Amino acid sequence: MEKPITFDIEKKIPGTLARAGKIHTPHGIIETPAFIAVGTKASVRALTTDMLRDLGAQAVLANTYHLYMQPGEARVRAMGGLHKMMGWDGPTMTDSGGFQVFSLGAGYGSNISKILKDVASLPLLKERDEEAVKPKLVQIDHDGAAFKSPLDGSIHYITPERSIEIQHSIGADIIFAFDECTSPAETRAYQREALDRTHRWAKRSLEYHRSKEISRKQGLFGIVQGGRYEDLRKESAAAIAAMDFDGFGIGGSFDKDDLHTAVRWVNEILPEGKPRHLLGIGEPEDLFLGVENGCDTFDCVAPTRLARHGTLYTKEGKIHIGNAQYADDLGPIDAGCACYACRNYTRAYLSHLHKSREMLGPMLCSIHNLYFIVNLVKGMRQAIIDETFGSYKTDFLKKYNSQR
RNA sequence: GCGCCGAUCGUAUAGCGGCAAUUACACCGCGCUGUAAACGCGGCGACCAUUGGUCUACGGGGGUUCGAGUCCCUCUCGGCGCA
Repeated sequence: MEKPITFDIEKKIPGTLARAGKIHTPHGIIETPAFIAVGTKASVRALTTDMLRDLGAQAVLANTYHLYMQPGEARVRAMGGLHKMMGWDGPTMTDSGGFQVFSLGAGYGSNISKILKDVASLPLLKERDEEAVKPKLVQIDHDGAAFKSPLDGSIHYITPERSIEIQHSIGADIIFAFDECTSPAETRAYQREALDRTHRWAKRSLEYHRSKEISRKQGLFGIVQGGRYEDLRKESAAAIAAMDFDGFGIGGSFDKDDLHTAVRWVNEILPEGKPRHLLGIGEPEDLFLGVENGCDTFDCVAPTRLARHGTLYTKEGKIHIGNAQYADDLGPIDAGCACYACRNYTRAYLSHLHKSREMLGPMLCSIHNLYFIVNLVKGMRQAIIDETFGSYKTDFLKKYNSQR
């Protein structure tokens, strides 16, 4: 049977896990490594699909939970599915809603992100105090997760089967198994428990998917979890690798300092011939580490969210366009950048748009940031092919960190 | 000329005897990693300081009071009304 998703490796870097390749999907090819734009509600915020194409984006990742809540899977289907609905005929993915188990659960109302920057600053929950960690909008049990809609308070119970069913309605080329993304603050005991659950859910996701005809048109990726623990990560990689997924996602919480190690543990175990997506990772330094350690695709809200909030990537590091020093700066955001915003506008103008809250501000800033990240990863791909990855990385990071 | 009302941090405001004094905007800075996020947090009289302290401040001057942005008198300026 023809598989919906296939993957060719074009070139590898000896001694590392890095590779350049091509993911073939029903809506075209993703040349990897690649950064996938996040378009949660079938919209990459502030950007039209023409802008996305022009800045070089190859694919878009939308979200099952959000589209299920609004406008609802029936309407997505009525609009002809994700591609048609949003006017994007390139490759697409949908996240399963597993991230919302974390972001609307343990992460809700706290400022804990899935990346732990400073272990010491965040004492692990000694015991899982149900009151202290009680999710505000999510209740997890062995069978699935109950979400309370922030829109109208209604309760929605999502099981692995349900997540896949919704993703079938949405119709992305690549869909993900329903998993539990855990908080980095959880105890090892809880990570263990959640991991077993994620593995059971992975199996159920896969079985449900394969039972449907549509699995010929949509590829399903299984998700590796395991938090920051080596044994759990390896165990998870082995368990997920053993199932017949079309590719893999690496999810969950990481320690900023050893994200690359965690990714390596996993990718040394995952089969080489299938694509690997590092979920939710997207700062420049992390992308290099991800690529070097065998990841093919990435997605992250950082470029678009930071853009809307006024933080812009430059080759010399990030700048906040709202800072007083840019109000009279007549240079482009990033000297030498070929994006639409840099070709046509000054920092002073972007600063003005930001401060006056004009809609054009988030738009131009999003174009720039996405262009920056998408092309940074494209550069990595080219560097792998050209066998110059090492110097590409060193040169970039040296400059990027020079202002700090 | 008479009467009434008003004057508080850049702007607009709150304040009705215990106040360095509310809120919003502006201003300054920080944060954001599978989007709860065009959002959130902090600062915004001065000088010291470890919790904290000292000084100067609610149009000017005077008074009542242990204590006044708050009450009284008066002046200045502004608004409205009547002459």
